[in-house]
Amino acid sequence: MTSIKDVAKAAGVSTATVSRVLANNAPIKAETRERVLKAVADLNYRPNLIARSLRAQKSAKIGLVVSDIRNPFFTAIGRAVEDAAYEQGYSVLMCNTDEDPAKEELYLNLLYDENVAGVIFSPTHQFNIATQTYNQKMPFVVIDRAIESNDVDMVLLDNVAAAYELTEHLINNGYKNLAGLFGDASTTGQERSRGFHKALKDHQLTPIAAHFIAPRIQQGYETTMNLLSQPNRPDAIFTSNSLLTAGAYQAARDSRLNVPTDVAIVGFDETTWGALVDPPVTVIEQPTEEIGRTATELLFQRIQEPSRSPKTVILKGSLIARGSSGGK
Amino acid sequence: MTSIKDVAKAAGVSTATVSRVLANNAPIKAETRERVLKAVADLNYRPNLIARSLRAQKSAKIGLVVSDIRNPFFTAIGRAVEDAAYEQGYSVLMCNTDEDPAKEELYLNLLYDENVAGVIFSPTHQFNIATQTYNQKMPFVVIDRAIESNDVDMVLLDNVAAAYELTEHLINNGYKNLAGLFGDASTTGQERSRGFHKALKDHQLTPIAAHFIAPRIQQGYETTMNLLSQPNRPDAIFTSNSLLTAGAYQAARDSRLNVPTDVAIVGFDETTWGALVDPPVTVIEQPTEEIGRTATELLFQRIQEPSRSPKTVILKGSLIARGSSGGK
DNA sequence: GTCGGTAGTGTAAACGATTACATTATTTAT
DNA sequence: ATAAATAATGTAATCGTTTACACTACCGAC
Repeated sequence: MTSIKDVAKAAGVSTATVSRVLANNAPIKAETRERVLKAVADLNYRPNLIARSLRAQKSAKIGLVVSDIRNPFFTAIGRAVEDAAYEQGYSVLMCNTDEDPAKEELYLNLLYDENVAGVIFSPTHQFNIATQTYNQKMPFVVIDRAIESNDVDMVLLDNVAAAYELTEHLINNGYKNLAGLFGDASTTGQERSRGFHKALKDHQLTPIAAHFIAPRIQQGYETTMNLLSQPNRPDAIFTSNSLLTAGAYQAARDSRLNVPTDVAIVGFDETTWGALVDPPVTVIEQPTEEIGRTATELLFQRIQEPSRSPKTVILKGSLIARGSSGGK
Repeated sequence: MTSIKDVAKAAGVSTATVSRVLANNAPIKAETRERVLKAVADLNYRPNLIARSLRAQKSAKIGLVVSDIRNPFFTAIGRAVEDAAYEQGYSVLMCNTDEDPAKEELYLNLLYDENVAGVIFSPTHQFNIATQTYNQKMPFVVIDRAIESNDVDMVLLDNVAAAYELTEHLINNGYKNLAGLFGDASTTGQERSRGFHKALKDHQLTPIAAHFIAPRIQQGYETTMNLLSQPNRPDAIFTSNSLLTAGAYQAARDSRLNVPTDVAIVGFDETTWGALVDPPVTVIEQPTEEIGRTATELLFQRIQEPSRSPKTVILKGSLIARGSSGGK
């Protein structure tokens, strides 16, 4: 492998000079610079990132820790983060926790050991910032799920407001017997549940049911099947994430009920299939691109100025009203 | 930061001994081992992976380079690779090329510079193994898209056979005027096109149309809209990937044609929405889990034995016949 | 003309591990 | 009892960079 020594020799300078030319962080005579750059090009030299990282105690990598990359929401976030990082010359290490706190800790440690410049992550329910040893050592930005701490940057959705809007949309369209399905793995489910209940209360309605379940298609399907086979079945199903939405939608279909006249289905997150099914499904769309970008920008800000006071950015979801809640 | 020196001091041994205990690669007296492990635990020591990687010239990371993580096929692969790597104590660096050869090269270089143990990737159309400088230096396994080289490990689908089966399924169900939409960004599109044409020929049929287009929902939509508005419109649309399928499906809907009696829609890759739309869509399902696992295993084999003769594993897709091709 | 400042470069010490080589202690073989 | 082998550990070189410190050369100010 060609190292900085080879370049130095070829250019007739010291390794320090080569390093300075490449890092651009010191005055160098123009003529020397050219000689060095020529040697770099001739030898096709690329600096060893590992050595650089060891010496400089930092790297041009950031970590992204999410619960499941197969969830389209996180996929979109991942893509946005990667693009934003790429523009700054950073690359992204992506990790799945599976909502498992042990895996989460393992990956956070790993990222720390890898000398990442910072981490963007959506914590599991059990994550406790206080018990973590690295919390002071590694800049990070929390996304999607609030944690109880006011000295960490966060990028969140206004979940209560979004759920309120979605619920009110149902009510306005004539639905009165609502049931809610909420993911039990994160704070977002809880917040969305709050907005759901608040909207109902404000309209003098009581929910038929509200279940906290594992955020899986299968769970959404089974719970909805149960709900729809009861004598006092709901006329609208509110779901708090796209996997539950898919399950609920399938259940409505399999129950041979008409959507939206027999039962409405609404949920969170725009997906490939949301507009493709018939009727298309009403959702709150999260600004994934913006969430990813903002998180990345906040992270870079914190990396540059670690003492900056923490910011929480709250973004708004937007209601995409479609056929699945079109009224009776 | 606590380093190996601190541990050595605390345990009253040399750094070499600590390293040996941790790497488990030399005889150590049981009593010494315990002292060291106690010191490690007391100090909460974790080895610095960067330093280890620099010295040992290798790391416990593998790279995964795909064209777009938002494609559910690659997401599933990514997840499978990550799980398989995790079991071996490896972590995964995931990169998007966007089908851009420049980005592809950049990432391959980056991974090389990061000292990854190996790379799994789906090459862009333009990728030329011969021009790459690292081809000998870094083990890799190609997935999804064949390249013309017989000294590299590959995990592929039998695309011709799968496309043949899917096409024949259409023919058997009474469709005679088929049109094909194929992705133009990879060899898979070409291979699937071959199977498509072969099946038609074997049944004495000629295709209405066969288009190579960008593998995007939008392109699939537009092309299908065009096809369906022609006087001699096809009675079946064959698509070579799930994004095209989504576009075609939407177009059929918007053309106010009945699926499957007016027009059948079939494609590749099982998705969340495939079973959710009405009628559900007939697809060839790829064994993503198996592809990811196999690729990871091949990679580990090659890492351990770089001179092993290369293997190409060809997996079979399985036809999931559903309503969208149910006959006229 | 001397002094202080800065531009331009080199020397060598880090960074934190692994490991070749050297050394001593302990078995085992004869 | 002694040589040979092996176990157990230490010393120091090494991986490829960055960077603190030292040095020279030149410039402008007094």
